[in-house]
Amino acid sequence: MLFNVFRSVSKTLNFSKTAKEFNVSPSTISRQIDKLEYDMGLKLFIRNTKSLLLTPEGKVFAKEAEYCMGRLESVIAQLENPDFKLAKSLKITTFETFGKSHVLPAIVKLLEKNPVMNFNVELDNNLHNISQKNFDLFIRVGKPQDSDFIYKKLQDNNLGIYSSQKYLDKIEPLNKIEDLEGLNWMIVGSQNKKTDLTIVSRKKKYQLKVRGNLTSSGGTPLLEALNYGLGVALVPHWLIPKNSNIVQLFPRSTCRVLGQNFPSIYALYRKELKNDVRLKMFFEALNDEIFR
Amino acid sequence: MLFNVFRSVSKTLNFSKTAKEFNVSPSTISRQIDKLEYDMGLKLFIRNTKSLLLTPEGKVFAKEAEYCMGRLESVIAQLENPDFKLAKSLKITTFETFGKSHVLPAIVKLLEKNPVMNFNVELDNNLHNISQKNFDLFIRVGKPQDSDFIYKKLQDNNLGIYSSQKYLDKIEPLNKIEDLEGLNWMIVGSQNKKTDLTIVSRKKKYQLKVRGNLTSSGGTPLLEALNYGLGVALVPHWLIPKNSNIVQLFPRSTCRVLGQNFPSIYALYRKELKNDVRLKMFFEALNDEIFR
DNA sequence: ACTACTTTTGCTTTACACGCAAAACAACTA
DNA sequence: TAGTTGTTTTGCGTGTAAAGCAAAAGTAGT
Repeated sequence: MLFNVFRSVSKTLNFSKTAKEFNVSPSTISRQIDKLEYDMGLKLFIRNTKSLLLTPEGKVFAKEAEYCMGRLESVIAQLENPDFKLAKSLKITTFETFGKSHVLPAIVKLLEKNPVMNFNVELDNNLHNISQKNFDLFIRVGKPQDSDFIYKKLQDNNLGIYSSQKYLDKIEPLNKIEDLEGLNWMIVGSQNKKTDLTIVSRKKKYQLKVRGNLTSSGGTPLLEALNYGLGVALVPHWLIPKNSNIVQLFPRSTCRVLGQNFPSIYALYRKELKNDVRLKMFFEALNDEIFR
Repeated sequence: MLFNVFRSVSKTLNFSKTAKEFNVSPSTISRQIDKLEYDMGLKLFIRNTKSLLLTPEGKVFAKEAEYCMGRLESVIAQLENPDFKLAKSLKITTFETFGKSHVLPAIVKLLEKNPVMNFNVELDNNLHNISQKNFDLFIRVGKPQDSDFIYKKLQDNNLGIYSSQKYLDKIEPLNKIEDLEGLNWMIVGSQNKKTDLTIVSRKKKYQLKVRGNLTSSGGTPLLEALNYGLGVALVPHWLIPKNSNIVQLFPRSTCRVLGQNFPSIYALYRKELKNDVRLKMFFEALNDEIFR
């Protein structure tokens, strides 16, 4: 095809070489370039019998053509290759909360649109030694160090203070940040002593010592408890379902827990899957879910 | 061309309509799709005489083809269009420091590679009423509100504390952040009274009151003064040239000036230039400069 | 001026992409 | 069941656009 011979010529800068590549005669290439230039109404090459170089327009177009044709090529290659066939199951593992709130909805919508696709999803909060596990995609908290994998940031993991209306009705009205100190706090982690919170609101910084009667390393118990109106919780924004009756308190403030990190959420996959169509489609669907 | 008829068919889902679009007979289209499917070794459509729909692979490929062909098309259109000709001068205005440190180097490199291109650059620190000015691209501090323009964030404008070795040799060694308070500070802005700095280092927050004998709304005077070893300055990181003898003090801290904002640096251009090849090339070169 | 490597051109041949027209097909009507 | 209407498909003949070949022409080096 025309674009492809242009692509080749723009790299080899030699009609004869390209001719061999396409198993045709050099004259054919010469005439194909003629035609392309005629069709586009542009000079793409400065040619004489001894040298061949791209015009500025040619350079620009070569870059575009290289990118676009390469992309198409790799998609075609994948659609042809049984290993990447759309219908081949894509194995995904994720921690439970994010799986339930984002991954599964994304997959469901993808499957609705493309019934031929196929997923295998495992929800697992305690995954270790991922390099030995047979999954195509791992979704974890924190940037990995394992260099066998490509990683891609999916989502920030910033915290907010949340509570359901139910609980708010039970307690005194909250006017200032200090009022938070007396409440029943549900905390991510496993500590049972008092917890130090740092809350920054409108450039002022508050150090709160809070206590509560429920902790968990996973988000679901806290979410449940929030729904039941058991107290307030410091949880990632993404954990809270849209249209729930859980509201954020002091939404203009930012919060941290002393001695605890909440790194972003990352997706990990092996280098071989870099251009995998199924993966690409999944990420798109997931993004829709995240920015919905 | 083959991909383009596929593109059309995948949208119309009707051979006859596509045939009209390309001024050929329906049978031709039918055979072209045959050929495409044969070449690719894939079924792209589920066809019978009364209905036509994409296979899952067809859907995936349609999306890719739509994107890639569209991109190529728009580049070709531009290279053909005299209004966008590469050689047509691209008029850029930027404030002085960023112009000198990033824009000009980017342009120089671009012109070396593409001598046919042409730029007009104005360095101007006090540009107002941009919508009436005849420029293709404006580079400004702060997000614009003018909806006639597309804007694109170029670079953060975070601050660091800098000084040259020359000055450091003159003063007592700096051990803790409080030591900064006695130094000669050169500040962005026009205030001559004492300035309130907020410095956050390793989660601790310091409020410093500092004074000095040089202020400027532009960065160049401060940079000069830094080079001469006149004092320390709170300036954006990008202002400091690579390989200069100016070093950052307390590099792990973040700084703010009370009552002053340092919004990011943005590029603005009219909607008409959205896909302009020259602009695209310029942004690429500028990015290379920024992340060098 | 000769060599070695191109690209270009002229010429011949062929294949293949085209349109036409008929046929097949699917869905709807009566 | 047959007729109508909108397709797509198929068979076939045609013309033209593309291929190769071989000679020519261009460029550079020795």
